[in-house]
Amino acid sequence: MSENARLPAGYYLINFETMLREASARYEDLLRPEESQLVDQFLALPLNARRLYVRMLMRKGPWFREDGLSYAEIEDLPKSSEILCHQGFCETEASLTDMVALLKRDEIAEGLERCGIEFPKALRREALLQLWVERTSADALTADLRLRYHFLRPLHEELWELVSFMFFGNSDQDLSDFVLADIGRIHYENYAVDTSARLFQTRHDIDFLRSMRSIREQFEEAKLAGNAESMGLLTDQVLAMEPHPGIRQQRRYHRLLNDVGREWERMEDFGRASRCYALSQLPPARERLARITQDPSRACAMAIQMAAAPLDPSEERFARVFLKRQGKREPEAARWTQSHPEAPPAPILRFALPRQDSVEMAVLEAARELGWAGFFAENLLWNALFGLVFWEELFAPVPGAFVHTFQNAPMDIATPDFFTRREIAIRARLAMIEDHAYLVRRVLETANAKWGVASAFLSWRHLDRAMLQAAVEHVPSPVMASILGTMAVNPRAFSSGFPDLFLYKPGSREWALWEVKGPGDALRPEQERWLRQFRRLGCSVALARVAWVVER
DNA sequence: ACTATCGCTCAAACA
DNA sequence: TTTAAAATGG
DNA sequence: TGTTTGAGCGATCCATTTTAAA
Ligand SMILES: [Mn+2]
Ligand SMILES: [Mn+2]
Repeated sequence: MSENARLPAGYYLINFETMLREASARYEDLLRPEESQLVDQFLALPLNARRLYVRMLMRKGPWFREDGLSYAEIEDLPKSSEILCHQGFCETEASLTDMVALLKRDEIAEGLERCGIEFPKALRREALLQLWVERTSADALTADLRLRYHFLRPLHEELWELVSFMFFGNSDQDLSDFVLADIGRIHYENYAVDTSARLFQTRHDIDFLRSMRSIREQFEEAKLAGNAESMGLLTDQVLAMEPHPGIRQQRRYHRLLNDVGREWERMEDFGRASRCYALSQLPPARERLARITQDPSRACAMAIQMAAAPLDPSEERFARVFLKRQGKREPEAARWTQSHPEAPPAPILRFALPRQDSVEMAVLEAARELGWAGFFAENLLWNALFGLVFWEELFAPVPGAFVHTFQNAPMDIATPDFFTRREIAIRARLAMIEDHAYLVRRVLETANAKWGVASAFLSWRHLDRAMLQAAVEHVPSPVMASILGTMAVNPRAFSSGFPDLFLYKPGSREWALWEVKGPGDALRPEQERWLRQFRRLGCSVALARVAWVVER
């Protein structure tokens, strides 16, 4: 579809009802009777009432003033508003707080004048409002505002959130995705949608995820209010939860445990923090647990265990640094450090450069003076190569992988299933790119054919064809196969930490990867991880350390 | 997966 | 009147 | 002095309208 395509009148209602229809068809049995009934009742409302209702749902709200709602395609808005209220889809009795929140600064000033209250002209909205509330009785103010304006608020918003969650499979996308696709802002791949697959088998699958979100919000609220008691109750609730077998549910749960634990750690309640971390199987739970453990020899034992089977590069890094530090006092730690010597991940190149906005661009310029050509590549380049080489595998019609038309990756992209369910195809593709001519063709042709099509691995806006071409021509096939093969096992986890600069010598096979570090910056564990892998593969890698010099 | 993430910067603690 | 942030809507 | 650690920041579709604050 082309940019600036005209949308049909009431497009938002069409989209809303499409979402409603598809979600309730797929998950009919997961809706409660009263929810299904509300859906039917909504669909039976007159067109203008449905339009007005959805217009409000799309806006921030939750309260509106009827005089602030005006749409060319909705005739007789007051009548629609009345129908909505009468049918139980809207309420009108706003609290004083909700009402005054909808008053503009000048309207508050007018109100003060009406009440004969003197005020300095330059007072800000907040101050004016405070003055009005202080000098008027709440009852009088409420009565005055009710008389002067009609307030309106759509009800049952939670139901539509549930429906949207069912439709998209997440709470991050919403109806604006329909619009972005229709006007051509985003082009989604034309994959086959699986109409029978279900992301959720039971209502509990959904409610568990929704409760994770709700508890997180409540905890955050209690934290901001400084309400330690409420935080404690929520924590007990989280700790007592029955584990859910779903992979996604577990990840959300462990994530919540980590964040809650971290907050107790900040508040120096290490007992509560430990209980949270002990239940979590997601980094950095083990690291936090080792850090707050009082007994140093137990902490070292934990670190040694972590080093033996790290869940991610941060665990590996932590264990090494921690054991090295404990080595003075703990003989076990000293023994481990001695038997696990580490080579530096990359040779260091030192630069003294005049200060610039971007330290990476400064080094890129310095490299150009040394005869290099190159790009600020970082994750962008390698993710793009991954997304292009495996384009067909990523969008392959694996059962359940695609459940609606607004996806930039299969649903299982962040799970171990992604690799296992496509292993044969992925291995076949890796074998094919061992042929360097095929690799070059594959990447450049796919880029041309798919330029602009939404993929989680491609930032077309920032991608540079010249960079792709240079990379694909200089990186040897076995290196490419090793890197992309590693990424394929867990594309999300391995999508970051790539070196800043991709460099090459024009007209030669020579190429290099440099990670740039300004003063005070240090290698992050994932960055070290990739540097070591590239180095193991025989690539030229370097750590470019920059010191700023005063230019004179 | 934009109450999420990644990478940079800064400052304090640490060795 | 100007500027910037927030909200809106295609 | 250099390194480690934790916290904080920016940047996301984008053109136009509304609102607040000078
Ligand atoms: Mn970087
Ligand atoms: Mn860097």
